[in-house]
Amino acid sequence: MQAWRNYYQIYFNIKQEYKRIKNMKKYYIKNAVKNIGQLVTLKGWVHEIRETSNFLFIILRDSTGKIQLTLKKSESTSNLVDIAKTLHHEDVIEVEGVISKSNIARLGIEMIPYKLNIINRAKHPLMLDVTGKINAELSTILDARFLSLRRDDYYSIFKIQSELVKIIRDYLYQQGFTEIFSPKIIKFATEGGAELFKVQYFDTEAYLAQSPQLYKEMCAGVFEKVFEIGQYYRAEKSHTPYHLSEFLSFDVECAFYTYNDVMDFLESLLKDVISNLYSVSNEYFNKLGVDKINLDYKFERIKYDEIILMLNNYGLKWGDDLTSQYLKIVEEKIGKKFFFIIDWPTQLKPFYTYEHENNNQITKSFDLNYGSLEIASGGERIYKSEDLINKLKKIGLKLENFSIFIKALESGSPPHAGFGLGLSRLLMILTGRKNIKEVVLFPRDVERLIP
RNA sequence: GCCCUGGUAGUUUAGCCCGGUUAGAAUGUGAGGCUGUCACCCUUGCGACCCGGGUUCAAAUCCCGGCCAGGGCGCCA
Repeated sequence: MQAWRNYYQIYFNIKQEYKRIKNMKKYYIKNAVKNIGQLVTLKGWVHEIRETSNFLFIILRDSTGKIQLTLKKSESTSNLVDIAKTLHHEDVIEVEGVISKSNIARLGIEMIPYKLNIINRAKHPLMLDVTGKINAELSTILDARFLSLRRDDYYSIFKIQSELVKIIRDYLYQQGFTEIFSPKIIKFATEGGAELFKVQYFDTEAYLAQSPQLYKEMCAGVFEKVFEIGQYYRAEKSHTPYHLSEFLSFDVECAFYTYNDVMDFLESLLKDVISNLYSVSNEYFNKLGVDKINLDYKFERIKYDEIILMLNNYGLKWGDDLTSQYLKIVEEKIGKKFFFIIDWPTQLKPFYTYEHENNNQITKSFDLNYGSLEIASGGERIYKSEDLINKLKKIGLKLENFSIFIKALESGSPPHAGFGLGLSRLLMILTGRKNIKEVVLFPRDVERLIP
């Protein structure tokens, strides 16, 4: 009989404890600090610990902020102090306590804890220092991305990225765009130029898409204004601070737009989106300590010909590509700002780009640069099938690889124009980072496939 | 793929040029102490020379190769 009673008691206790945990409201630190005098439960990570003879200070971090837990040893239960003394960086804990104002705590707010549970201990040593006191090299930061993201700076970068994408989406939806999702596994490596990744696709070979180009064009012939934000692939063995094997692209295509219309649109989109971003993500830009870029000017539209003239002392001749070394000179001359380079030579632009009616040597095309960094390129596309067929023949691409696309152009294709923008490059500019890998969560390059 | 620079505790770094030290420091981590700390502080323990070969009595140090990293170039609808 006694045994049964004990079992019942144990069951009752467990049930009560379960109920307590289930009902306990977890506060995010951002909200908790507004509840002065309230008893709240916080869950998060041990960011820092400091101890003096009479006090134990724990900086608790969650996804919304940080708060100091202040334990006065003489006024806490010995159990609580004992548990708190075993804490380490990045242990996951749950703490109940009262939020109180403090003239001494640097944040002005602290929590006086009375109950503390360790949910999961972190195993030490950690792969890097999360508090940022000891900096880590980029390669360490990437190897330990799950930890480096807990640093204020990297956390801020990816919160900014998230807001940026949201603002772009909102902006485009508001303007009547349709969001599309094109396939990333494709049959033909058709666009020439860039090397593509081969993949085994059941019994046949396929490729990873380098862009949504032909798909967004086909969709623009229906929805008129479409966009896609997605990842694309190229198998170039590039070793530069602004190329990756897997990159994030923001693509737009609009029926009945000229390339000038698209440039107008892109310019106002960037101005609206970035100024909106600055107000929404202000705290993250402050944490990064990066200057906000000025957008209070008209983006110049400089002809490729004019750039060549500008660089005529540097051994560049008409028809040469504007590689980064030349663009750096351009940046020195016109400054670190946005500008378009327009009307590129036909041989430097992809086959689907329309040439000028009165001069087939140049195209209705543009790049958007920020200083020496190219962040977008676009133009007016060939929409008449006979023009495309002639072009494909001229540059030696196989017509049969494009048969479906040609059919699409023959099925009532409107004139259209669009662009592709390197979203991570834009994020680099906004966050003042010098290597694109810093602003990509888990970057892929020639050497890196992990994590 | 080419050129330059580098690889030392978990992290960041000194030493390397001019070979022989107990390989130094910060941070971390273990123990103890300490005015409400806030990059706390103090004492003390722990923890490292990228891999392979060569030169030499002796290599973290010099030489060669490899791998990796950063920068520059090339490649790049």
